[in-house]
Amino acid sequence: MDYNFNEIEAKWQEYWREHHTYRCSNDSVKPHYYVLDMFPYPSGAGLHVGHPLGYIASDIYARYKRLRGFNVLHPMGYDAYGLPAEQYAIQTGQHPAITTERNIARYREQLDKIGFSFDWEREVRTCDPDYYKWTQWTFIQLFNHYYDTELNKAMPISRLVEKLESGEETVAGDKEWKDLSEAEREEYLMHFRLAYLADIPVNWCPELGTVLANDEVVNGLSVRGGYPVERKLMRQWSLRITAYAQRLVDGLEQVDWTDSLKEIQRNWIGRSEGAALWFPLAGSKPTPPEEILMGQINTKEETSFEIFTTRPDTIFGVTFMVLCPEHEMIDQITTPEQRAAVEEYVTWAKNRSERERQAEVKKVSGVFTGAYAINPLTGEHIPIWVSDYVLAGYGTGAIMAVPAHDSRDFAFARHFHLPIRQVVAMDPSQLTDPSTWEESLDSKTGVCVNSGFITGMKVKDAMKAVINKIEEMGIGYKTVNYRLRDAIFSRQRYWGEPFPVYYKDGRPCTIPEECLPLLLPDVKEFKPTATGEPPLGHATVWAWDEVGRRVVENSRIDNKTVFPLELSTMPGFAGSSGYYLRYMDPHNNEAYFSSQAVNYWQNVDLYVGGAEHGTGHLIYARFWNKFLFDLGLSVKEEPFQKLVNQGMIQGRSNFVYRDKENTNLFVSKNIEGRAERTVPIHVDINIVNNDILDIEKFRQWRPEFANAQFELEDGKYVCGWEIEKMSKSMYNVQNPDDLVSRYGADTLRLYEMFLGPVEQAKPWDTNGIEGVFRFLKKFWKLFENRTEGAADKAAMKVLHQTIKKITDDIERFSFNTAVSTFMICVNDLSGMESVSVEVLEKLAVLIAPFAPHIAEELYHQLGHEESVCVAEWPEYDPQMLVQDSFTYPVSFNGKMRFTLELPVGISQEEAVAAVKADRVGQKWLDGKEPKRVIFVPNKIINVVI
RNA sequence: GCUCUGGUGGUGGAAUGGUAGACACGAGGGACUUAAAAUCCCUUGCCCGCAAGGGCGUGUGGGUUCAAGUCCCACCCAGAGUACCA
Repeated sequence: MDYNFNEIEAKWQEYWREHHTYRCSNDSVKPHYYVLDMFPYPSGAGLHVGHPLGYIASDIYARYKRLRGFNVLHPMGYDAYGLPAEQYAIQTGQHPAITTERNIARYREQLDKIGFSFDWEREVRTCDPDYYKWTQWTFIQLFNHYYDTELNKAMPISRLVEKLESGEETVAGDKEWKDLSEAEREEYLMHFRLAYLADIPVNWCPELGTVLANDEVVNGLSVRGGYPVERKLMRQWSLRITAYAQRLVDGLEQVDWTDSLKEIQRNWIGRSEGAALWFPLAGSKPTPPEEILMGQINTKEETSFEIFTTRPDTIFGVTFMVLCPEHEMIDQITTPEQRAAVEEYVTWAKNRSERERQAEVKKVSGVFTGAYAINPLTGEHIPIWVSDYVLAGYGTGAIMAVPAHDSRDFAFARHFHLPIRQVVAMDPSQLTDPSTWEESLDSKTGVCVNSGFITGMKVKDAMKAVINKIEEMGIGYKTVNYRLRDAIFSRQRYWGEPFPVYYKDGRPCTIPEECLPLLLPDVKEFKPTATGEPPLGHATVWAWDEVGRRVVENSRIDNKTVFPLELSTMPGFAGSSGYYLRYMDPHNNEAYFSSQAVNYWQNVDLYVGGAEHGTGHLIYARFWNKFLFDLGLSVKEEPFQKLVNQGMIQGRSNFVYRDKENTNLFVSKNIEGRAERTVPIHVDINIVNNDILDIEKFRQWRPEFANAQFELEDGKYVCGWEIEKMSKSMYNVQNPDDLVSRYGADTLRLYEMFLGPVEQAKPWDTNGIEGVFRFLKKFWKLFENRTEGAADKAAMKVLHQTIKKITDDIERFSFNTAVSTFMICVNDLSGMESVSVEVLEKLAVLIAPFAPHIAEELYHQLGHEESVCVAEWPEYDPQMLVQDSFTYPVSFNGKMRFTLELPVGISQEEAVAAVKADRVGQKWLDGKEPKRVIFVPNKIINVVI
């Protein structure tokens, strides 16, 4: 009987479904193990071969863990809210719920064909009200909590209110809590809530009609769609993720992730230590330097401003100050003579798009305000400038500029001919004139010069000395700044979770938790309204009735008991931030997940997904989890213990070469002079086999090629190739379904693993798939040629070597070498007369994680009634691997010359004697006595002469 | 610019300081077949040589070591991330 993969795969997929083979229980005496894939966004294009790569790897590991006796949680679901479905809805009028449903069905079909061991009974969809109920619930908790910097955790906002009422905590500013109006109190609390509403500069994308988070913008363009993004001040919901910045940095120590991903996260969080420092403004009457040095500085905002620096040691080198164009003091300090110029500059700078600004980073621009600040350590007057190289969102939006030791300040000083003063030197005895420098000296090593009381100190010591000094003077303090910004949480879109929020006199209130979920309303149109409101502005039943505790018609809004609901929806990362917890207990209607479930599963043991989520999802999910941890819901501070990034599968494009003159003529790749006279054109990889073009299919491919002429080589048309992104426009997309129908799912699974290390980016190339397919056919044949008799020694040895290697390889996620090991094993066994059932049934179990269908079929053919999925993983017997002899490589001066088979357990003396006795050994010794011999038992003999 | 990852045959890759190129593809040759497909066998890093054998060889240049693809230093190249972050 031939290996009929179609029949076998359909049969066992049906069996697994019927028998709920992959159903997993929360109640087990077995040890638990949680293997999770990053759930996909179900796009209209369906899966291509790149998507399943990680799923196959995690599936192998999940199946392996089950065979090792673990209760394995291995779920799958859909990140179903998102922009593409909505863009499609705007274009076609199709409701995103319908297209999403359709896309999910297609994904499911494709995933099922590959034979994954997901427990589909735990499926989670972010757009499902039973799920987003808990996303909304978490939002309410975030709204009702603040970050207590003393306890270092989130605490109920009611606690803060109590403290304010009791006077334990005081309100910043002149007023006291009891004197504040209701509205002022609410406004004040907004500065503490972990989900808060604020006027902040946001990334506004006019094309998409929405704001975007920082990680959704790259180079001033939206990640989705590539549309331009501008800065705009808008009132938006944000999550105070910055409160967790330090814990997000610290947590990286506890997890088993790659160094590169940890580094990406550290860079994104961007922790930097330095000092905050007040610079007083020079008034009409400059403060006498003695008074400044005595710390008599007014740190009131009208007369001074705060800067942040990582280089307090360079304070003696400050020659100007710079404010960002958004800085609130500009208006106040600008002198009448400079006012026109400053206003012009600020207007210009604010109206620049993010893209323009970033594209012209090298261009220096700025304007002098006419005002001066006083250097608190020297008493010097320092001009204050405005420039957009200082960013509003980082630090305090104001800097002290030290052009000699900061490359940006240096460029600015050169452009505007401002003085440059050296205060750090690598060698203080060899100072050069800074006006001759070509670049600044940014190094944090070296010694201070021209720096008052810190002159002669090393930079590191000087930093501490200056911080001590300013703290003593009461004009500054040591502090830490983060590059990480709070996450903007509003989207002016339809297809997302509605906020459980309504507005009373413009103040946000959350709807009662018992009333969740707040369902996404129906709308007629998915575009913004005529008045520029988000799509939910089209909803006619979108008001909250406080008395009836339900959503009612907008017409009933009276702002007494019926109020308007929030019109924005939540971003994509809302639903994907806590989904891994929901899988633990997906049908719970009373809670996000039960404490029993989370106490059993704890956190994700193995998370597999792309590194492109390093600055987005993986930060948000860690934040979300930490918040739930503070609430006592999740039980581990870090959600994902081990994380494996699967590498991107790149496309391998094929090209035909069209003659420049005769555009109907195509020249084969290796014909002389081809490069000069032709242009390469992408050709569909599905009509190319091993770089040979199928000419007939090419003529049918597109009408303009129907009468194509060819210049062939050896009767064939050879195509060129290149590695590019896998994309429709390059005709290099490989659909897994085609391969499954041609070779079967088991071949596809093995081949994707065989391609190379999981973590490595690699081009997709079907050229090798035949080899894997051949292997499975040989594997199948091995079982046809079986014997009931006892296994012979040679076969047992091959088996146990294979068990050992496969087990090791799976443990270290080296699936490509595992596949080679199976090939070697089958090649060895195929050379034997017949193979014992005893050996074969263990092989069937070994291969089950990789190729579950063929394993299941063969396992049953051997007479087993139960699924191979519940079999026991074979243990290797070290006794079987014991060798009588070892073939030593014999080296002379480190160069391998010949091999010598010697008994194991031989001594160095015996080994040397054997080398001396050997004919080839004698030749290399050339009559000399070895100076030294390195003998490593069962490894090597190295003779030094 | 900075950070990270990588650089090994025609190709994908293997080799946890100890025989570089496992395994597979492709290519060449052969068997079976009327023929094709499928299958099987042999060869396949480069150079010299009929062969035996020898020389060279893991981006480049140094170093450590009995021994380096692997460790250290410097540089070159490619890919990814990030970018006026004070």
